[in-house]
Amino acid sequence: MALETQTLKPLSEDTCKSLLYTAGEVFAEYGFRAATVREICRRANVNVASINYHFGSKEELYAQVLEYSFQSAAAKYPHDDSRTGPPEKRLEEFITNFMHGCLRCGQAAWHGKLMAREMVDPTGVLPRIVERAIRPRKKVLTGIITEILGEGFTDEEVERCVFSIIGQCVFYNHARPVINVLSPAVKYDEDWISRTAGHITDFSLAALRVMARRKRR
Amino acid sequence: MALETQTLKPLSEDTCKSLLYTAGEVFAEYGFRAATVREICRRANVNVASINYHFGSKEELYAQVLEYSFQSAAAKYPHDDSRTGPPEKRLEEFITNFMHGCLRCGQAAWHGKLMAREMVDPTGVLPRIVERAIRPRKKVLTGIITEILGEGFTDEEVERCVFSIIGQCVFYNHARPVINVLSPAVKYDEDWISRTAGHITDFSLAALRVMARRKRR
Amino acid sequence: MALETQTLKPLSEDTCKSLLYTAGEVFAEYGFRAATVREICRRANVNVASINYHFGSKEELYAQVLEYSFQSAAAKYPHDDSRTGPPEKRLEEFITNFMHGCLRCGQAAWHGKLMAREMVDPTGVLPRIVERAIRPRKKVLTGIITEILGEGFTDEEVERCVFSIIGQCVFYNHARPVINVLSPAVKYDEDWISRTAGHITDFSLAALRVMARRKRR
Amino acid sequence: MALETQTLKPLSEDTCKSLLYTAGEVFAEYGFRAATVREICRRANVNVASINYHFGSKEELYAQVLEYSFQSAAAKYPHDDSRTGPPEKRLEEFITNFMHGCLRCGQAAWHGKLMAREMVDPTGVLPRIVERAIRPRKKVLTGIITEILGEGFTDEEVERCVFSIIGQCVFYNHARPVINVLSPAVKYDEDWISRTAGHITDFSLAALRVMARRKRR
DNA sequence: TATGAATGAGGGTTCATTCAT
DNA sequence: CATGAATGAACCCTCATTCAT
Repeated sequence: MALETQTLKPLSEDTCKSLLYTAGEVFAEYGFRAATVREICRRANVNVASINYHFGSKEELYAQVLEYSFQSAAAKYPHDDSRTGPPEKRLEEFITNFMHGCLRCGQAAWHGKLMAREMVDPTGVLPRIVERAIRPRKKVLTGIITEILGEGFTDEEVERCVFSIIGQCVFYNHARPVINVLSPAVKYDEDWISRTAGHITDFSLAALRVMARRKRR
Repeated sequence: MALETQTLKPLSEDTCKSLLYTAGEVFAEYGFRAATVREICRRANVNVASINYHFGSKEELYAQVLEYSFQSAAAKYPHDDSRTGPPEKRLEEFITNFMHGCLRCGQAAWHGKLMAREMVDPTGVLPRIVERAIRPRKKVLTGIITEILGEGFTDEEVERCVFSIIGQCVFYNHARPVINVLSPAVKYDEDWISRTAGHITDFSLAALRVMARRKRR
Repeated sequence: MALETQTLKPLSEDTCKSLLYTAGEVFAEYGFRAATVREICRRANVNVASINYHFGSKEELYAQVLEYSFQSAAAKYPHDDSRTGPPEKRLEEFITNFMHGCLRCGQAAWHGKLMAREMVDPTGVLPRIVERAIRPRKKVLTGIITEILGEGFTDEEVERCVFSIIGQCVFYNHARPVINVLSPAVKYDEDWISRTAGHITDFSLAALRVMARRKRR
Repeated sequence: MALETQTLKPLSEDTCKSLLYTAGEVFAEYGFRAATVREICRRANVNVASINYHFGSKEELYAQVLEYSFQSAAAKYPHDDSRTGPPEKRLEEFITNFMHGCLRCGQAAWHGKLMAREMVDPTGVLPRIVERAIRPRKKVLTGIITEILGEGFTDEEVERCVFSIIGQCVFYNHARPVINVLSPAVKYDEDWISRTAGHITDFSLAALRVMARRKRR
């Protein structure tokens, strides 16, 4: 019985992990303000004072949740520039990976939601996230696009193309509630994500190729 | 009639307008939940009970702020379906108007912020906004794109193109804080908005034309 | 049109009467605290400032409503001692009149409710009401009962009988909400009131006669 | 078990009991609406948030106060149907217990006031109270009266007798402020309550017996 | 004389945080 | 180490009342 009690009531480390994960869910669901420590602790089956005990405050918990979130995302979808092969193929992989990373459901479905919230309503954590998670990815995508476009484009022009592609992807994440109202049929399942990534790839590749061709003339 | 209205309730209208505008600022700055009626009333130099007197509740004030925001944006950058002319020209106008409406600075600069917040963290007002402001615009854009693409496309395919274009536009609004960190040079002024709208138009028209040509074969 | 406006917006006196009557309804329905001046003015179709303008305050309005209420009740069901005839007959009349006065429905249904509220939650007006409306009636009933009981009873004994009879009557007024839950079939219409008054008369007369017989032995 | 409960949450229980008792006083004094949680907490020397912490809402506190009040009254003056003996004796016991329960002074003197308020100005709790406390008592009294009356009476006739008896009892509770003005000599002490209960018993028994005798003929 | 917009005090409730245990 | 009862500030909202018109 004593042992069982120990298993039921996890050690400090487990409590922290559990809180971190549960808080991610709740913050993603309700946002930082609307999420309550009581709800987080209730779902994590820990005492309401645990958050202040382990993390000091609700805000610090939120910061650590974001940190954990993008570390975990980076671990799952690494963005190394070393890949070889035709840039068109790599663009397709990038878009597919990106969209699955943003919109994936099931476990850790809240990473994308947290990111979207943080972008619209940034806290002090945003700059760190940009440098460690976003800028490296942008660099990879910029490389791919530069390869497709060929020479003769300014940095600004390339960046606009990068934003055009990223914008198409994150739209489904940012505007999810609106899309749910506009087109309730959209289901956001694995298959739909793949097909949508395919469309974005086709759309963007077509545009990039036209731009490249024009410049060459 | 205008005079009569002014004589009938001059103070009330001023207070209402003042509250509406101030509330727009505060809601944009803090979000619906975090914004407090006290702060709004303090900035508007009115009593804390004024909001409930004039609008019934914080939520109804928020709804009317969004309504006002949309009407104001639509009045400044109208987009009606009755326009004639080549669809490419109309697409350019749509994108330019849309981006100026979202990102415009100066007076009512908070329109875009409000929309971004509402999309990511929707309140009960979202369905109303979708039906009254978003769905009509989507219909206009769908018409233009259908004309460009020609026949042979499913509704789903057309909708994906619509979302690709809208996604490029709203990205600059949603991800504004991120872009500010990524590329601090971007200034979001009138000229920059026009040039960016131009890029999105070129990018999208290129893609659409390729898709149209492929289908015709 | 000007004349019509005058008829629509009644003169000061009419406004007062209207407020008095409407306030009686609302106070009876909700109680002094729960009743709001806005609701009263809304029902009376007058400005919300009218109550303070005509009566000075909500409390003073309430006092005048009570005054008006028991004056009106006294006018409708006079309690003069001069009636002749057998005391049993006069007891029956008293009980019937009393119950109809308390429970009568339709116009002025709120007199009884107001009284019940004032008894349980007395304001400063209660003593005046007791002296001018209740004590005279009690004196009449005491006279009837004394006649039925005959000699040999202390004032305290007679008063207990008075309270036994009044208690039976006002119970249906005071406990109305409870009775509605206990026995929803009870309808409180004119016929039911008459039959209930009949029962109370029979019940009480039987008791009084037994008491009188015992004492005579 | 009792010890364990005490060790588990000693403070909570004290605070709850204290709140329950203080709330009873304040609710009796001002009524549910007019009583404020701030006043209750001030008198109980606890934080203003305690009521919502321990009871969830002002209304639930009120419900539990009524519950507690009834249980306490029932515990002190029990009236169960299992008693044997002549119905006349049981009627006397019922009336005596009922009146002591309603009018008892000293500790929990507010029980009667609470009941009177709830009957005249019912809250949402009334149905609960009726089913759990009032209807069972009514059933007991109905049984006693049926036994005294004998056969041949309709349910409606019996119910009228029940209400005649209860009406006599609760009158002293409901009309207490009026009686204080009418007959300031009445002191509502234990002795007076007993003698008044005796009168009501005599008065009612006499009436019931006459009714029974008439029917038998 | 009468209005209705505006007021400010106070209502119940929520919540992150604290502290004795 | 961990708990959960208790806290107090702040929340939105209601309301009788006031005052310029």
